[in-house]
Amino acid sequence: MQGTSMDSKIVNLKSKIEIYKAMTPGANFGDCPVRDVMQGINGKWSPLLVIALAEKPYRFGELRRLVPDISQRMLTQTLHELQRDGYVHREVFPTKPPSVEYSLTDLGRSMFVPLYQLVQWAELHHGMVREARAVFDAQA
Amino acid sequence: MQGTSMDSKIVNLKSKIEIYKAMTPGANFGDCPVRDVMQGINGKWSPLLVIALAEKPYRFGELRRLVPDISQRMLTQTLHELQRDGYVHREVFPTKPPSVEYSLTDLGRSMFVPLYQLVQWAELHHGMVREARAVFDAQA
DNA sequence: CTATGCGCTCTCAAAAAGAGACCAGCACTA
DNA sequence: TAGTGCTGGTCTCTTTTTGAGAGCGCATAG
Repeated sequence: MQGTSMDSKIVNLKSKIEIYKAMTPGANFGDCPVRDVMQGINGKWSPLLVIALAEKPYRFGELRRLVPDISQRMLTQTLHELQRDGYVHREVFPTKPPSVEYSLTDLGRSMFVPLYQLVQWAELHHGMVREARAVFDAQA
Repeated sequence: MQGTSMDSKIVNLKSKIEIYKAMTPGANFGDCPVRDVMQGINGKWSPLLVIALAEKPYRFGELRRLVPDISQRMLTQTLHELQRDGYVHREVFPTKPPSVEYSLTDLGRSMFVPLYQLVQWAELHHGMVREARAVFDAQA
C-alpha cells in the first residue's frame, strides 16, 4: 500500500506495528503470522485452559468440571485447536471407558510465561478497568 | 480463599485457576473479573490498535489506513471499547472537519507492557506453531 | 454545484459461539 | 437381561459476534 515513500518518521512510527506483522512488508494484517498466533492464544477459553493445564495434566471431564461454564462443544474445539498449534498434548489411555489426558507441551509452557504475566496484570488492574467503565458509562 | 475443605493438593491445583477467577469463590468463569479484562484486551483488533497507539497518538483515518483490513465498524467499536475500559483517550479537535485523536492512557501503557511481551513471544515462536500445525494436519 | 475528506452509524449477510440432545462402549446393579 | 451411569465426544439449532459496505452531516476545493 504506502510501501514507497517513508521518511524516517513514518518508519519509526511503524516499528512496533511491523513486529506485529512480523516483517512481511506487502502483507496485510489478516495474513500476519504474529496475529495468527495471537488469535490462537486469545480465544475466549484458550487462556483459561492453558492456565489450568499449566498446573498439571487434566482429563476431558476434569476440565469440564473445573470450568463449569464451558460447553462441551467449545471445550472439545478449543482443546483441538490448542493441540493443533502445538501447545497441548493429547494422550488416550485404553482404560475401560477410554480416558483422554491433556497436558501442556514445552511450547505451551513457554507460551504460558508471557500469557500469565498478562493475566497477572489483569488481576492487579481489573479494579481500575471497572472504575474506568463506570465513569464512562455514567457520562454517556 | 474459598474457605471450605480442600486438601492441599486441590488447593495447589487450583491456585492459578483461582487467580484467573480473581478470588471470587462462588462465581463461575463467566463472571470472572480477570477474564472480563482479558476479553477486552484479547479482541481480534484490540492488541493491534494498542500497539499502534503505543507508538504515538493516531487519528481515526490514520488508524484505518495503518490497518487496512479492519472495517470502519470494527475500528469504531474496538476504539470505543478500549476507551470505555480506560486504555485509550479520545480527544475531539474542533477543526474544520472535526478530527479525533486517540492516544494511550497511563493504564493503556501499563497494559501494553505484558501485552507486548506476548506479542514478542508470538514473533519468536510463530515458526514452531506453524510447524506444529503442519505436522498435525498431515497426520489428520 | 459536484467532489472529496472526515468520523462515524446503520443495515444486512456470514461466521463463530453456546445450549443441549444424542451416541457407542463398557461396568455395575437388579 | 434390562436399566443406569460414566467416558469423550459429535450433531443440530439458536443466539451472538463479525465483516462488508452504503449512507450521513458538515465543510472546504474546484
